[in-house]
Amino acid sequence: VKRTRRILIILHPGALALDAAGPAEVFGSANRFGSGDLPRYELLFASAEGGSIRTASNLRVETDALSTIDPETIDTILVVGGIEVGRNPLLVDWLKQAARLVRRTCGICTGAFLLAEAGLLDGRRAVTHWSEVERLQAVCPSARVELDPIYLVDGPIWTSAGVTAGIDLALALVQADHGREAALAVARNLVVFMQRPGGQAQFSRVLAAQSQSGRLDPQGRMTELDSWMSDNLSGDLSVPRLAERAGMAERTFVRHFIRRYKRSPAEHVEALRIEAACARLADRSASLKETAHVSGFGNEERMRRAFLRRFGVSPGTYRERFLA
DNA sequence: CTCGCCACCCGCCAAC
DNA sequence: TCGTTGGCGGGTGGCG
Repeated sequence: VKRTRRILIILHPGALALDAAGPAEVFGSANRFGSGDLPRYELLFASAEGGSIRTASNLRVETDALSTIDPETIDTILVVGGIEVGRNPLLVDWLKQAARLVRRTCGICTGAFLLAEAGLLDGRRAVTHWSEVERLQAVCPSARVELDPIYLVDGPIWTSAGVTAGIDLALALVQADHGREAALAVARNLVVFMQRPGGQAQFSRVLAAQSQSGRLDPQGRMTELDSWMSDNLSGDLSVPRLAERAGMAERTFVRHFIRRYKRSPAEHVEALRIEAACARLADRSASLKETAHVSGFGNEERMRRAFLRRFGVSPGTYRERFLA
């Protein structure tokens, strides 16, 4: 058993510093909270050519050249993302070889594109930043690029959705290594929730509303739907009602909806309601019945079934375990 | 837990 | 001809 697990964080010019810093803090924190008999994490930072890497925010990070890294000594590779992930053959070639030798290879946010270029996502399920999902799917047709999860594990390949989702992914890595208790301790220390309640919608909703101009959906009648649904969670969000509001026939509405949200209206509405319920459950004084009502489930039983479907645990159990 | 009912949603197809 | 619309029917799954 190795005394330390070496985590290699790979950066590139224009990378997002938070993609690297978030997970790095998680592992650092895990070292402080982990029990003595478990291997500690050792963090390495590398880039294709080494030296000082200027991130998108101009924060500079000192890195080693990949050529000086022996993959055999690495436990987990994290490839960070950036606003635009340019071509980087040196990095991709190294990654292609190294991924076979390490235990886990992870893509944070748009770092997934570099994994895709190295062929690591072929035939696998993956996530990336919500705005890049379609492009990743186009770049790597054999992958199953998903929209909903914050992070996703498929064999040795881990991917995370948003930028801050890299923290969630790192927490999941810590949980896999050190167990749930350790991961929870780290999460509490970092003041983030162990498991984020909803899908990606919670991060992207505001930005999505801004970026969705009338181009994507005809007449832009879908544009206001987002905030309207959030504001009317306890109201009637049935397909007929939504279609009426959007001014389309049901059949047409459902088609547009799915093209935009990558999931059906009922699925999306339920995700929004679960998200709202989770936020409310974090408040210990909120009763289950009241939570079910305000988040739009109508009654406790319906909310319970929705939680069981999604998380495999009841709302009460979910609150105890994840929102303590 | 079961079961009948119905909302949902997706393939199909005709009509712009 | 191609893309979009929207009505219809039926299988599926959630709800009471």
